Amino acid sequence: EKQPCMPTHPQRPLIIKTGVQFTTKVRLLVKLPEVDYQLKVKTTFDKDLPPGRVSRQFFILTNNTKVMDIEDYSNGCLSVEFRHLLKEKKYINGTKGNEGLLSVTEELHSLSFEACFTVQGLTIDLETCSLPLVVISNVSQLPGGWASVMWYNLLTDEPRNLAFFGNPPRANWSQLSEVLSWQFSTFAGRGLNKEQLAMLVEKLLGQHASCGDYQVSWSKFAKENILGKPFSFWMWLDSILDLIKKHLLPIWNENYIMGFVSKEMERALLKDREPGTFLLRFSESHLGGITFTWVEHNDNGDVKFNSVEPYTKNRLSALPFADIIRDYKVISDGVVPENPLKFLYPDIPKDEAFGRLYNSQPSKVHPYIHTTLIPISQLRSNASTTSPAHQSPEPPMTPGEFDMLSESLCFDIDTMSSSYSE
Amino acid sequence: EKQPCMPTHPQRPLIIKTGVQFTTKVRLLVKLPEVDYQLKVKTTFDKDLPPGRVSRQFFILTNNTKVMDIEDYSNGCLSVEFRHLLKEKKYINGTKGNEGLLSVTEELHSLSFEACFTVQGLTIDLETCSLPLVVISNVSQLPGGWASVMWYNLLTDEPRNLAFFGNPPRANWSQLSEVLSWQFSTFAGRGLNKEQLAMLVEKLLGQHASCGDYQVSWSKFAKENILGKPFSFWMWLDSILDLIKKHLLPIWNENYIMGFVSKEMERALLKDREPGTFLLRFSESHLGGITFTWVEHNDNGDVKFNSVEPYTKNRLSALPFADIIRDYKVISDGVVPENPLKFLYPDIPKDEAFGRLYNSQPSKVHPYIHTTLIPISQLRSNASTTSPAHQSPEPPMTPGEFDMLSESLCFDIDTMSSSYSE
DNA sequence: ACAGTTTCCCGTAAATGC
DNA sequence: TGCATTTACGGGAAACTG
Repeated sequence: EKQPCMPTHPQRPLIIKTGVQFTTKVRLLVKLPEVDYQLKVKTTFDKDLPPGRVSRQFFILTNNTKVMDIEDYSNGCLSVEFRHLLKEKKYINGTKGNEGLLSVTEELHSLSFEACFTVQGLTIDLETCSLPLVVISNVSQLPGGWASVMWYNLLTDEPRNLAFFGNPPRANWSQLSEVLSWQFSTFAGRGLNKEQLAMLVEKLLGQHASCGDYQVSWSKFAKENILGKPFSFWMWLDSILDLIKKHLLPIWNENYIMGFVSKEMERALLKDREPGTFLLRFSESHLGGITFTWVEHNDNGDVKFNSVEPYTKNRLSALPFADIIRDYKVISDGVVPENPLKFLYPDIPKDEAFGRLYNSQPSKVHPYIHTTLIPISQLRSNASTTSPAHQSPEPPMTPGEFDMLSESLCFDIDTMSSSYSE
Repeated sequence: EKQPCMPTHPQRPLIIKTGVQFTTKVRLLVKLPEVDYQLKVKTTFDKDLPPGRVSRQFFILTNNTKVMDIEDYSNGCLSVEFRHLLKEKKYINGTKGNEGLLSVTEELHSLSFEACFTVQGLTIDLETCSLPLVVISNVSQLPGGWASVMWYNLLTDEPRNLAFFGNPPRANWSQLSEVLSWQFSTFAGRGLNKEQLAMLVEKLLGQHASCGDYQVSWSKFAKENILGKPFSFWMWLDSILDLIKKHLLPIWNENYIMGFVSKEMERALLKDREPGTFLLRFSESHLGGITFTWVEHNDNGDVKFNSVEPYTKNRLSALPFADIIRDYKVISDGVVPENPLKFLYPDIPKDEAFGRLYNSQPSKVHPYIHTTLIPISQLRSNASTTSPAHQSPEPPMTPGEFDMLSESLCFDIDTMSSSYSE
């Protein structure tokens, strides 16, 4: 009879952070005969939840009662909007309730709205309740909370199954992949294509999974860490979503980021391409990182692949990614710096793709010379592998220049030897 | 009889931020005969301040009463430590008190501590009061608040003259300069030398001031903006203090930052030096910026000075300053990048001075090539001034390379023409 | 010792007040 | 309208707590 909705965290509804205001709106969907008294709505958090069902208890700090008013809209519905603040109850006599079983982002809560009025001798109680809510105390818990909201909405139509995560069902990949693509189209502006989703399901379930509609467990999706990594699948994916939102929006939306490609696939795609062809791929080893890989040919004609250390949000806020692509240079044994990135896979000339996205960085500080940051890697060419590492070749730079560059770049055998080569 | 002290904001006592906890400690300096009851201390904010004297009123949100206890120390003194939180009283019936006359950081407040006890039939009231306090609501007000605390402590011995800023006295430069130098030695580790202080007094009072002990008004120090700038003298100085604390500590403490030098003095110092001699100077036009200026000789033998656009904390957190000095390069009309910084004034080879401070930036991300950011400026040499600006000279780089650099660096006639030349 | 969780609070941005 | 001041809250780090 009433319909509540609650925008809370921007773009991630149904997640409430303690100590941060959120709004709720309750609308009366039936038209009442004119009444001469006011209709009061009272909000209660976790109203008829038996204690012990949740491990944490919260209360609404702000005013929880408000009078309904006629909406400006034509239909003349009654509605009321609350601005609320949630706080955790401390010292619940002795021990907490449901300890240990669920993590805080799996613990579901609810907001109840009640009103009571008498009309023509009849007393009518109205009550409605929100969809399940997740309560967090720090934004660092937002990805986990959002995983829960997604899983819940994907897998049940029940309006209020607060015990959902006691035994969460599995999801079919066909459904889940749609939800994941949605995350990207809703929050970043472009969804995921078939190839990208294929890489994701392989990552989630292993290589055999790419054909057939496999099921994904809640644990695999958001709880267990990826093998050998200190984060779960969703944590990893959401860190990328965040990176796109904050630093890669236009590049992502132009579809210039292949992003989700296995290293094997990457090599297969690049190996027959023009030298200097590169593609952009998200880091699988670190949260929220993007790297580029380009293909080259050795002197003996072998194909060689290079990838830079992934750029994370810290680095990207120092220098936008398009500018990194424009300016990136490799110094190889004292040879003049060169940008190895020529064609975005399959064969788009770099500037044609990224030209419009370059940042001209105009400087307005007048008595000074403007400075740009340029990302440079030092790469020792294969040809000189036989010469001692500390030998200083005669460079086509001034010797001082070469020394300066040499000392400014850290040269690491392990780093170099790991350039893929086949 | 009791001695209160209050560490609040780290290293800036006597400034309290609303909504942020602060601690106070009260110590009983007389030894009492053994008493069998407890000695309660009550804290009051702005206890006997007639309303209207201050424009804002505050109250202590936390528990304001606590029992004194014997300190662990040998002397067996009674003491008590409070952990307090201050909040502003809202809606003080109608209008605020002392409106408009003083800014919030000039408004002085106080904390009072009271205790009452009876011993051998005598009732004794104890009361003590803090030094004047400044209450702020955002860290952005901290510099202003600290200016007030400094001025108060410099110019009065009164323990509690809350009307001090109604008519603040002037300070002798000899006293003030000592306090300013103190700020640097206390918070950064090295004070200011005679030359640096001379530049400061000239900035504060004009050129004539350098001889004699002039007086500085509170307004000149912290209230009025520097002529043509949107900030006061102290705001400017404190922004530099902050920059040093966060990004330049070792370089400052090694005395490698001349810092406070007028542009005239800078040129006078550099003009007879070896080309490539540079010095580090704080920006006078922008808050919290540092730049380097180096000397060169033109083809015709004229001395020429160049300064880079100042580095601010944002840029320095992307790349530490020592690394900037190590890696900085200038591209001049397609000539191979070169680092123009050779000798720290007067004649210390750059690497000798900064070598220990360079950041080796080891990369631990193995399958990847490490990348360094390198700050580069494009400088068009004087020799080509006669040729059209858009002409592309034949570079000793590959043409593609040159195009890439050309487009990556924004060339601005105004910027170039302002290199000092004499 | 430790991991999950909350608290703390700076610093930027937005809102508010005057 | 503009400036001074406060509020809001993300985000990193410290503190808490079983």
